[in-house]
Amino acid sequence: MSDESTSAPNFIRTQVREDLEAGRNETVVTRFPPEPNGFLHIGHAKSICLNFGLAEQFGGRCNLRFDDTNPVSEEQVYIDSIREDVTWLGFQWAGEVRFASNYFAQLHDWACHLIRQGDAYVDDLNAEEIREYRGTLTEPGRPSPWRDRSPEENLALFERMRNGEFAEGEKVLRAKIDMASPNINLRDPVIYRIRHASHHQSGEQWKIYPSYDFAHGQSDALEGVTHSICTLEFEDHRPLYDWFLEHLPVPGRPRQYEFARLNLSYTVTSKRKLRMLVERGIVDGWDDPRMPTIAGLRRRGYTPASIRHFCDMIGVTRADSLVDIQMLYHAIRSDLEDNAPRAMCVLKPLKVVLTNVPDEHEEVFEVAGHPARSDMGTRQLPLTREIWIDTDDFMEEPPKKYFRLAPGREVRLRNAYVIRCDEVIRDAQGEVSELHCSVDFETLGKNPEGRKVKGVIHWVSAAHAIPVEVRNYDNLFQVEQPDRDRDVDFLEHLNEGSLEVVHAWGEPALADVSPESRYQFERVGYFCADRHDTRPERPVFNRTVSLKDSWAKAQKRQGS
RNA sequence: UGGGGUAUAGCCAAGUGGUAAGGCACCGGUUUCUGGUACCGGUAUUCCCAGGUUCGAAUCCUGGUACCCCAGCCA
Repeated sequence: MSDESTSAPNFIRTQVREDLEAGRNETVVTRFPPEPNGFLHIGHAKSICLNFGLAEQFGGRCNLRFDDTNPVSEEQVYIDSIREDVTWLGFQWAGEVRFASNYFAQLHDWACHLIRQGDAYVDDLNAEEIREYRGTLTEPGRPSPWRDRSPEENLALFERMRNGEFAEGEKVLRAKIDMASPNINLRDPVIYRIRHASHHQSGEQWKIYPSYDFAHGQSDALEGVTHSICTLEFEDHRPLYDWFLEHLPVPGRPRQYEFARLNLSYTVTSKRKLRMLVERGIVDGWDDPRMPTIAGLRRRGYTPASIRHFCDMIGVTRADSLVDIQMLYHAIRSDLEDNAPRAMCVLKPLKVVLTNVPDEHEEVFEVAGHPARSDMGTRQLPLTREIWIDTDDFMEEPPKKYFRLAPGREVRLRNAYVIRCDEVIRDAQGEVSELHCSVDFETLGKNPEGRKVKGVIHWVSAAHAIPVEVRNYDNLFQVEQPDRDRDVDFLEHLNEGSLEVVHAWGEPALADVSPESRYQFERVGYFCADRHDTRPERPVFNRTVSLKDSWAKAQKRQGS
């Protein structure tokens, strides 16, 4: 990583450091273990940064392991997208990609081991019966009538399960722990179930699949993972995680640590809900720029560094929280402020005729690509008699402190001259259709004599402007916590105005942008050429985030 | 009502017995050919509440309160 890992301390980092210093571990090994049943989102980025970050900081390693124990919900496309997203974020996993399914044979052996020890049994109860026998949060469960089968019988039955002799749901293998445990996860958890399904990695090889609990810790142990980091909802599973490691001849002793998952205001971070948005066509796919997926953020224009910076800012704790989306905006603005070249683009065009510029006049300015970075070079900016300015930069009856254009007032055309508005032209409906202005040719690179012109506006030569499709994105939801209320569907909170497409006029330098290149459209915001839809001469720009606008804020404050 | 967790500013979050870091947001100001950026300054007598221990408590003790997670053959 190129960024200076200032990385604030957090309890997991502290734990790792202590373990290393105390000699409990020689090196740190972590893993990022997604299930390939959806695209990665910003919450996963937090986990990725944590796991890979730890390995990086302490000179250890981090595996990418797909937790693929449930073939019915997983697909190859998700594996591909996840690999791409992790790589794009700037991380490199140790060695080859791993799969829990790589360990199915070993896991099966260990299941047999448990049976032989008398620690697991085949249960004939169906799903509903198992639920009934499990008891409730306040009442203990009861043992299954099949709980005391002999190891021999269990082994034989389990073998037949494996051979596909039973229907799905007919039998399961359960760990024999404690049906009266106050921790429900310890009430004889199901560790193998029958699935007559084809698996994206192992094909038709297996008819039985291990549960998450039976696969995860052992996979960690097999990979030599030292610190197995997951989210808080798995905390109650830790005793089970430990139980398997203690009852099986595993080659390692990983420890599980839990942290709070990320909640971001104005978004949902649940794969289930994100999938719903995709499947119902509410968004354009998993990588729609409004999605909080890594792929969506990428398409929106976020940089890997900005996402890493964001993860750094929010910290890692065990407290539930709701992070203000402004933090994300800040992360990308601060990156692009330094690294995005500047351009001018008029989103809501208003024609201006410069009356003292001759028809055939064409003057080309060479202007900086970035105000503070000479390494970004320069661009050619032509000026002609007719130009486009933004509708918002003109007001017939300006409020006090408005220092853009108004009848009789002056303003500077960015990188060019100061102009004065002499006349307002109207169309048949009485709407302002164009402005007649005159140029003060004494103001190039210097302030006019005897008066100060405070306003600076962006503009584009009408004769040279290139058509640009601009997609202005806003939050997908209009409330801070769309899924806060259990009784109200989160889809009720959709923001109907989350996408506004506008046909803008861009300066000539924008004609041949490459997909995914990012610009600051001066005075407007940061934009990224859409990686799918941008064509030569026909750029399509996604608004990543607007520039801060203290004028708009002040106006709003006054208005309301 | 069982078990497991968490409470520090509007939002994140340091802090681990010695007198409340930092970031975001917000409010002022300076600079500015982006109402952007940068820079300067302001914003918790107080750490969920109530008692207690101590010269001294956000940190220790006791008792409360609020919120989150768990009853998939999902992960």
